[in-house]
Amino acid sequence: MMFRVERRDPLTSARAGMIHTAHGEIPTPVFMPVGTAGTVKGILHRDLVGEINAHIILGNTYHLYLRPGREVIREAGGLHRFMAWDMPILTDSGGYQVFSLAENRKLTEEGAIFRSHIDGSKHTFTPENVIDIQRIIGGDIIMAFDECPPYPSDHAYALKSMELTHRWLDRCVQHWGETDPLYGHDQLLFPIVQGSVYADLRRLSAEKIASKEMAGNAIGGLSVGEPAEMMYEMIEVVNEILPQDKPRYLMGVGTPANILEGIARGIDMFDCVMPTRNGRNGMLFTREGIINIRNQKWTDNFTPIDATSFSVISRTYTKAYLRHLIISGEMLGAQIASIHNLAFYMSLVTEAREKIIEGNFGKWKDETVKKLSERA
RNA sequence: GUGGUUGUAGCUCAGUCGGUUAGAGCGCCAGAUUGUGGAUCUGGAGGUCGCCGGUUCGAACCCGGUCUUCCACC
Repeated sequence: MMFRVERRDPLTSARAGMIHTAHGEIPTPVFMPVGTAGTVKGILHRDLVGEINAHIILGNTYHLYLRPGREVIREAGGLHRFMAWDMPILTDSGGYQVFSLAENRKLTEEGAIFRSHIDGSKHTFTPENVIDIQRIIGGDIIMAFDECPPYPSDHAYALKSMELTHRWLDRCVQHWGETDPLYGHDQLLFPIVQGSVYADLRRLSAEKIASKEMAGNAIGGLSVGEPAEMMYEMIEVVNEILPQDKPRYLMGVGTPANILEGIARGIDMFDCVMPTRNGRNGMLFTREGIINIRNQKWTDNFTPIDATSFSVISRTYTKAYLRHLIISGEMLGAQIASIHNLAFYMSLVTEAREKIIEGNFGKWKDETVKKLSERA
């Protein structure tokens, strides 16, 4: 069994569970640091483990396919060995990057034709070759190839896009079933619910995704600009249909408040660039709210970034020092901010898990969300 | 000392024939950011146009004086 639900919250749809992979166990709810190009930017593996308490990280098919490319990763023996990370890895399929990064992308029934953002070279992703690439990368969890429609999309386009994603899913599942892992460990395929912000489409898509009976399921196409309430509503609609006994992964989300609201609605897995990318640019997440460390008011604040953090980094360096580093464009500033934010995200989902197990999640969530959204 | 040159936002500089409320980039002060291009976007503050006087309906712009920057020559 790949996933076990250990405890359900009495008042919300939150649950605490455990995902089992070939590279280790993942307690849920979990936040997965994004390591796009085979690195969580600026962070040593020992800090991912020791300071941040990460259980799984992401890699990205689009980026790794373009650089260093399939040959190098295969020769290295897969991404785990290439990057010397022996804990779980999830790879995104590249569907989102084709939508968000690549130029001149063109969608056809066969797949997506796009130009590299690096050198303009032309490439094609299909459901089949995206599975092949993810076999080469060797992630423990791999994602189906989907189209992430922009927000807003009208109902007609959202329907058409969803149906294409569904046909691509059939091909992904078939190809995944017909191919073998390259490095001797299982690779679980997660399909992705689409349907934009339309409840009828989300229901159809959730049923389609559930029918594949994969080990876990993902919800995509959210947090692309729609109001948060709309996102929460879509999560509720979808999670009524997705099976209870399998992990649910909400892709690309989100703010700390988004994550707690997602957990309350039955989400188990999250990833987001926000703690790292926004951290590099001076946005810090704390229990007292959001800090823009670039703001003048932190110039002479010599208190720790987060005195209560389990991360030594967050307890050691002061806000004034971090502000100086970030404003000066020093590498260390990006590192410290990233470690702090990721440690904060992990502490948040870890505490959520504890509250669920205690049976106190609902009340704690409401109190915590309020504070998280404020500005410190 | 003589001749030339320069002076406009914190910095580097535009500024038409003399014509409405003098602009840009960077910096500064804020805001945004959601399956990562160490990114991008949005807004704001900031001016005695070196100074004094003159010409003109009107001067950053023309004239005189003065200070200043840099260059060349003595």
